[in-house]
Amino acid sequence: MFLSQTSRYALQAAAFLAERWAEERPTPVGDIAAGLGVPRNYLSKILHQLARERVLVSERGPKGGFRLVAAPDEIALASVVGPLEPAYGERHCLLGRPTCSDDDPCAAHDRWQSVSSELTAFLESTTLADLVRGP
Amino acid sequence: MFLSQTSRYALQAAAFLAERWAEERPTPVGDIAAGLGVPRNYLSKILHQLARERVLVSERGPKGGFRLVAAPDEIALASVVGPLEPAYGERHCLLGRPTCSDDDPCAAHDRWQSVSSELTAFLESTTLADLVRGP
DNA sequence: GCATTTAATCATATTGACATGATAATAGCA
DNA sequence: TGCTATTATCATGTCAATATGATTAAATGC
Repeated sequence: MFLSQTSRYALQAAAFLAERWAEERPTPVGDIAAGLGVPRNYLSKILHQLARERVLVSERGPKGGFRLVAAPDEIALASVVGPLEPAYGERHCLLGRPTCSDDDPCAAHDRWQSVSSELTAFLESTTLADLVRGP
Repeated sequence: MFLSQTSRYALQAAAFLAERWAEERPTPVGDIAAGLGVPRNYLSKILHQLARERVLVSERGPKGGFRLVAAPDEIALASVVGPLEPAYGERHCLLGRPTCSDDDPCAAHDRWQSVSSELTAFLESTTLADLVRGP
């Protein structure tokens, strides 16, 4: 009910790369896909997209692969999910009512905004490092 | 990014019926669809499903239509959305990680649970009456 | 009984998310 | 130079969500 499969794969892969941040070599898609048990070619397309969005860096050829563009604690979940969720950041009415905006709110609008902005805050303030560190 | 189109239609229709709770006659799908500007036959299928789930009551024939099964302030958003969202109520890991459960949580698990349960609380505690009453 | 109004159901189309497989481009290395 | 490992791209397939249109069943009023 919340994130698409695509976004979940992306977050898992990003967390996987976060664990390998220290390595000199980038990690090939094959390793990530095998490590996570997700479809290889599909993941490849997702990672490519994240590379275009400057969340990852890709290198071709032997010894190539993907790495994070910055340290895990500098990459928020929102930067991974944002490019993959078409509606990310759109302020909607929960009901998708065209007439329900901040100007002309339904009675539940404020309560929903408050829940909704907690969600946003979670994605903005949680980083890939938080997905990795043990408790 | 949060509710499906189907659920949004359902909530809009339920709010529409909440406004008509006082009327003696049930409201035909056609009136609801026209009032909301949503596809009639598709809405019909959704309302039928909500009737099977005992959220609405349907009556056939002339003067037929749909009405709420109870007063608007007795119907939580969760009872409308629940039957329409296959994954509603499933406790997941945000990432869909098979290995990330309450027993063996990733580091962000608790923070996510807290956001996630606020969402649930919102849907459980907000009623159709809250979608109607002016501020 | 018959016509009308409505929900219920059936058949089908469209679209985008998810996924697979094959090929092209690039980089390293012998 | 040519071989190989890798990403990048292309073509295609599957399936569920969304949507449309037609038909059937039930209730009402004449």
